[in-house]
Amino acid sequence: MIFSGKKNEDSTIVELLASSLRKDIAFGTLLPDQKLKLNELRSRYGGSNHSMRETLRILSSEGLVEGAAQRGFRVTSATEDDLRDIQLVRQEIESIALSRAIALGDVAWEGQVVAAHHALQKAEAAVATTPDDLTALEWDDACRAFATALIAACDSPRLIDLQRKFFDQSRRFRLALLREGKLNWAARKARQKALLDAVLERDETTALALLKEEIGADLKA
Amino acid sequence: MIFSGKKNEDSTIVELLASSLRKDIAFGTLLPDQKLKLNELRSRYGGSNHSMRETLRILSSEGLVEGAAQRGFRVTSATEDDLRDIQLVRQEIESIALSRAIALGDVAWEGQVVAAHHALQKAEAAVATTPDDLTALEWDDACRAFATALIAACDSPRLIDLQRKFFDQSRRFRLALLREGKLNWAARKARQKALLDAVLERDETTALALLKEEIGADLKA
DNA sequence: ACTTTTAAAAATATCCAACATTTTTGCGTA
DNA sequence: TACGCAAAAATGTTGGATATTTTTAAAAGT
Repeated sequence: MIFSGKKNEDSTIVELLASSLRKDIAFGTLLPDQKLKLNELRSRYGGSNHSMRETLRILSSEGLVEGAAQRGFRVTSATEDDLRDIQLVRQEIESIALSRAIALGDVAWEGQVVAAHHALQKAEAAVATTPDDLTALEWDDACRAFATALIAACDSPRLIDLQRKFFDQSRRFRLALLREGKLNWAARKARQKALLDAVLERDETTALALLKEEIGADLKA
Repeated sequence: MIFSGKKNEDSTIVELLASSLRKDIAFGTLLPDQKLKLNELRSRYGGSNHSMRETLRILSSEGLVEGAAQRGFRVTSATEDDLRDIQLVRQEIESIALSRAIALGDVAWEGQVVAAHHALQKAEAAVATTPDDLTALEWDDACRAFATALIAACDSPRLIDLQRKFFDQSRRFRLALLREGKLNWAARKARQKALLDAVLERDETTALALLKEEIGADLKA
């Protein structure tokens, strides 16, 4: 495979801008509640007035920024309440989706899950030793890929979409924990393995409990 | 109250355009899967190409239209699968939110619910006899207001936001049922009353069952 | 006839520059 | 200190222009 890894499909300027802004919000370069003035953003990221506005509309739909009429945009706040809310929604959404996936998934799905788990283990090991930004991003992507694989068989495009959106909203918090060294790698490894096993055994009760714990631990330290 | 009723806060052109398009999608003037060409839209609704693009981005974030890079936008499809998916997500989201509201809500919340139920009864009676477009919209708004009131005390801004989005996505289907005269007004009235009573008595089990039924009936006929 | 190629047309995506309107800011005054 | 007002800044909107991409229709070859 020549073009392995993540597909960098930023075919339009707006998508490119959105990726850049997403990354900077995730890493805290753009701080919570920070006002996002169009001209500042343009001189920093490029793009025309309208491209930037469109970009902000997209990020707004993802919950990363918030806009008010005539008052521009700002980075979505990241208080403890926000964290709790995001965590709650993630737990509920992913629980529903995982239940359905466990009920509906076939062998191909199991394969996906195993593969994603394997990749995640590698990524966790990598970031535990060398926690630079690039590795962190790859690690976060692996987390998402695992979570996505778990629910891939839920047979609901909208649940999958919601999972993606709220995972992205939780990214800031997760990367902050990583930066502060508050992640327990051993516990994570054990939990992820247990979750994988429960899923493969179609043990819904155990799987859901572990999933909720995983999401909680992801965000609360 | 001087400014009673619905607040027509379309302070910007884009919001105005979005409202118009939303309405036409809801009533089927813009059909599912229909290609939305910018110039056609502009000559029909006005606005510059940028305003219209932004409008479409907004509707896209609401799930009413879908956009693909370099390929423009189209009205989100409305197949039976879409209906099932929307229905599923609504049932899950609103169930979670209602559980929480029943656990957390205070007397003020109960008041809201009672008021919304009362308004809904009126609106149902009105639309049952004179089903013109305006009455239909007011009826649909009353439905939404009731559903919103039910979960208002759930203490999760994101759940509330999701409820609104998916309710709006289901609007097309609900208005279609109304147009086709497939709504059972007597059954609806009884169910809504039962739901109200269960909520006021904090009977979670009954309330959740009725809520799911209400959502299902809303969409399936 | 039927696919494939190629050319033309249409539509999307982008930018620039200007202007109207609204919000914010800073300052002077009561 | 609080208030109001004018200046400055920022947002929202428009029109026109252009590059790129997709869609279409026609032409060509098998």
